[in-house]
Amino acid sequence: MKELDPILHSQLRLAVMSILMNVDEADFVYLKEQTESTAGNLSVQLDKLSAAGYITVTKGFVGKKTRTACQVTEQGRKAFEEYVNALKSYLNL
Amino acid sequence: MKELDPILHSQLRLAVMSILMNVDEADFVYLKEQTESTAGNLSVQLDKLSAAGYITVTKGFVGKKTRTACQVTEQGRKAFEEYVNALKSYLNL
DNA sequence: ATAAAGCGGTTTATAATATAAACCAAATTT
DNA sequence: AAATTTGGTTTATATTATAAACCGCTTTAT
Repeated sequence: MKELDPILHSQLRLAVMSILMNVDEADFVYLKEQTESTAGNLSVQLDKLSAAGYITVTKGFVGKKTRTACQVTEQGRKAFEEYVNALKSYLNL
Repeated sequence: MKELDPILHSQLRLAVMSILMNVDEADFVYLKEQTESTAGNLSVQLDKLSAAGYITVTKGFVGKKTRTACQVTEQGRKAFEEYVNALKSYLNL
């Protein structure tokens, strides 16, 4: 049985990646809304994805307000696809 | 975003369920081989699946040796299918 | 017959993970 | 200018996964 990448095998991290796979970039507030997570949890999980090299996190400003934008990296994209493949063998899809 | 049933969202428990979905029944030793898990871990995870009502665990004998057989329940089957559906929304399958 | 090794597990301790609660600085509203 | 909101981070706690230690029984070797 294939291993399931533990970085992706987490509900919130998977949800974030799932969004980022379809959307070019998304900011903290948007991800929080879509995933219905708490800010703290999201912050931690974004760090992990970032530390794994699966996403980049860019802090900037919109007017006077901070804005944290996230994008999936090529490495993240690949990892996501491999995760999907591994899962398929469990789910018989 | 749909919730992912935490009982199934665990590599080893998912692997076990995946096997049981295709096989009518499987015993402890077989599951241990197929999943390449340690006996302790498998024992704990079978208990959780059983406590959740997703599998039944039947202890018997083959000759003088004990044999622990597992089968997926109707409830387990349903939960597995719902889990697959929920996951699909994350993976865009 | 007895000690040692193996089989089929369970229980318990530990490490890792996920999650929420508490907190913080800057901006906005009252 | 005090209170509230926004956009987060840090830290503490609960949950989970995992492995290590153990247990009773059986088989094998001495």
